Amino acid sequence: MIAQVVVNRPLRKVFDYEVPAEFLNLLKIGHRVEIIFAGVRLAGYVVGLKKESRIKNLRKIEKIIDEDHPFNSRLLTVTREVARYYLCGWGEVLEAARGVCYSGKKIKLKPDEPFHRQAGLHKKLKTTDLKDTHKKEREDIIGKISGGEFEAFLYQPSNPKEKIDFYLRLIREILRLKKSIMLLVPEIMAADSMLKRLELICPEETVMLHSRLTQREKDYNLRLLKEQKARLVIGTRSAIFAPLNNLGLIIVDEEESGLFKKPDAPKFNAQKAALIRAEVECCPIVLSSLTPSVESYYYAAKKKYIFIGEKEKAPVSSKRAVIVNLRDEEDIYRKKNLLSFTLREKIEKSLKNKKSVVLLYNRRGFSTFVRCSKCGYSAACPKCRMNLIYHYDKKKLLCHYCGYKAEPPKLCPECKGSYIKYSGFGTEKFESVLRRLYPASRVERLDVDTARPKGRRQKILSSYNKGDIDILIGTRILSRGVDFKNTGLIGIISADTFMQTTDFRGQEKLFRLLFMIINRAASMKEIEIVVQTFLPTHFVIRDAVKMDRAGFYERELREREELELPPFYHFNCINLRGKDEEKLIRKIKELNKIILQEVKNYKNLSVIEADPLNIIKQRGSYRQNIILKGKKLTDIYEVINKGLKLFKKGSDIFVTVDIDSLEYA
DNA sequence: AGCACGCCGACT
DNA sequence: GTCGGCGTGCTC
Repeated sequence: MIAQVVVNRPLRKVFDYEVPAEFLNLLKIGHRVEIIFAGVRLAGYVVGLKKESRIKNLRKIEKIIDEDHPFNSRLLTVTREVARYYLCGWGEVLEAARGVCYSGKKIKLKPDEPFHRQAGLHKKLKTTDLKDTHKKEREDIIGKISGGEFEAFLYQPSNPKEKIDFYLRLIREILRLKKSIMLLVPEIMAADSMLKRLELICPEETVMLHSRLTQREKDYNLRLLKEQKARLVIGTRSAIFAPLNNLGLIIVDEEESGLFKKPDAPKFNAQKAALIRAEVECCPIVLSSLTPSVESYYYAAKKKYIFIGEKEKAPVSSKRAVIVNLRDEEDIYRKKNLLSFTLREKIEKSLKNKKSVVLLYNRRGFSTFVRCSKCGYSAACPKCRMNLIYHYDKKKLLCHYCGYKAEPPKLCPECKGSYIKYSGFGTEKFESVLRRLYPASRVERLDVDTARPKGRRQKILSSYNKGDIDILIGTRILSRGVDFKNTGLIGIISADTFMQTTDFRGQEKLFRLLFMIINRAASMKEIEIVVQTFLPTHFVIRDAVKMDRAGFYERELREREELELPPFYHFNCINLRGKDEEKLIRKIKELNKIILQEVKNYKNLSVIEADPLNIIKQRGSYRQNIILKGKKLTDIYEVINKGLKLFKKGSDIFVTVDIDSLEYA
C-alpha cells in the first residue's frame, strides 16, 4: 500500500511513501504521520492511499501521529482548495488547520461546564422581544440548508441590533434542524462580545475557538464539538477549519475585516476559506457587514451573492453631520492647531450642555515632522526610511513602522545648525492644545501609547462612558468601545488622514469609519458630528454624511474599474526580501523583466514593476514588491509559476507570493 | 523552505 | 593539495 503524503513546506506536490505492514489496518486518509523527507524527519499528512507508485525505492512511513484524529475528507478538500487558491502548500494549510482539529490530550468531559461559562453567563434569553426582520430571506436560507445546497448571501443590516436579532432567530431555527453553525468573527474581543449576546440562546451548545484559549480549554471545546455536544462555534480566523459535523451554516461577521487575512504563510483569507468550505460542505454562507467590502458588494450586485438588506431610502442630508472645509477656515487657529472655528464652537456648546466630546485623529505622537529649516534634513528611520515622529511623553523620536527609537537631536545632524523645527500634528499635540484651550475640562487621550499597559484602554473607555472625561481625543481605536450616550459631539479632526494614499482601500476604510460613527449616532438625538477635511466635495465624505451606502459603492466601483483594481482585477504581490541591498536590486530588476515578459502572453494582466530605486527598508532587511493585477486567477497562477521557475533567486533572497493581497508592502 | 551536492578562490 | 563560499536543484 502506498500513502500519498503532503508536508508543511511551500511545495505544491504530493509525495508517495510505502505503508509498512504493521500500519496497514491502522493508517487512514487524514492521518498525521512521521516521515523522512529529504533526509529530515518531519510530520506529513496522508491525503490519499493507492496500490502502486511510479516511483521506485520509496521510503516508508515511520509512524502514525495522533491516531485518533484524522482529518475528515471534507476538510482535506477544503484545505486543498485553499492551498490551490493561495499558491501555498497543502501541507502548510493542514498544519494551520491542525490547531483546531486535534485535542492534544484525552480530556474528561463535564458536559455541563463548557469553559467559556466561567464568564458566568447563564441567563436564558426571552426570544419574544427579538425583532423579526427579513423573514423571507431566513426561510430562503433554511431552505438551502434543508436541501443541502451551497449559496452565498450578503447581509447588510441597518444597525448592529437588527443584526444580532437576525443571527439569533436564524441560529435558533438551525439548531432545531439539529445542524451545526460556524460563526466567524475577526478578533477575540468581537468573539467575546458575540458570545455574550448569543450564548443566551443556547449556552450548552456554544463553544469558542480562538488563539488565546489555553490548551486545556481548547481541547475541552474540541471534545464537545467532536462528540456533537456543542453545535455553535464562535471563532476567529483559525476556527474556519474546526471539525464541525453536520454543518448547516457559516456566518462571517464583519466580513470585510482585513483581520481575516493571515499575515504570514500560508497567507489565506478566512472569509474566502469560508466560502470554499461552504461550497465543499454543501451549505449556505452568510457574509455579514454594515459596510461590506467593495468586492462582496459587487458580487451581490452581480447576483453572485443573494443580497439581504433594506433598499436604501433616498439619502437625506443628515442635519447632525456637518462637513467643515479646512480650506475655507480663515481664522488664525487653523494653521496652529487644525481646530476650526466651527469645531471649537460646537465643542464649547457641547461642554456647556454637560455633554462630552469625542475627537478623532489618525496620527499618534506630538510632531509628525522633525526637520532642519536650514539644510532640509528630516528625521527618518534608518531601518525603514519612514518619518520619525516626536513623542512628547517619552521625549523620543519613534518610528511607527518598526518601533525604532532615537533621541531628539539638539543640533542638526547634517549641518550642525540649531534650526531643528518640530511640525505636523499628532494626538499628543491635540491633547495639549485642548488642555490649554479648555483648562476647566477633563481632557484625556486614547491611542496605542496610552492604552499600552493591559487594561488601560478599558479603563479610559469606561471612565469616559461613566462621564468622568469631558474631551476624549484619540486614534481609530476610539471608534470601538465608546458609548455615545453621554456624548454631545463627535469631531473628525481631519478625515483625510484616514485615507492614506498608499492603500487603494483607503477610501473604503474612511467611508466605513464615518458611516459607522454617523450610523451609531443616528439613534441618539443630541449628538452632533463635525467632519473636517481639505476635500469637502469628495464623494466618500459626502456619501458617508448622507449615509448613502448604495451611492458610495456605486461611485467607488466606478473608480476601481477605471484603475483596474479589485473586484475587477485580482491584486497580487510577489515579494522579494534580502539582507543585501545591492543584490536585491539586481534580483528585483531580473524578476521585473521575467514577469513583464511572461505577462505579454496574456490579455487583461498588468504589472506594477517593483521600483529598484525605492527599496523598502525594514528591520534591517530590504524588500520590494512586484504587483500583478489580472482578471483571471488562472492566468496569474501561470505567470507566477513560470516566472518563478525561470527566476534564479540565489541564496539569501526570499520570495513570497500573496494572492488577493490586502496591501502593497 | 531546507538541505545536499558541486564547482571555483584562499589557505594549512 | 584541501576548506568553504554560494549558486542550483531536489525532496517520494
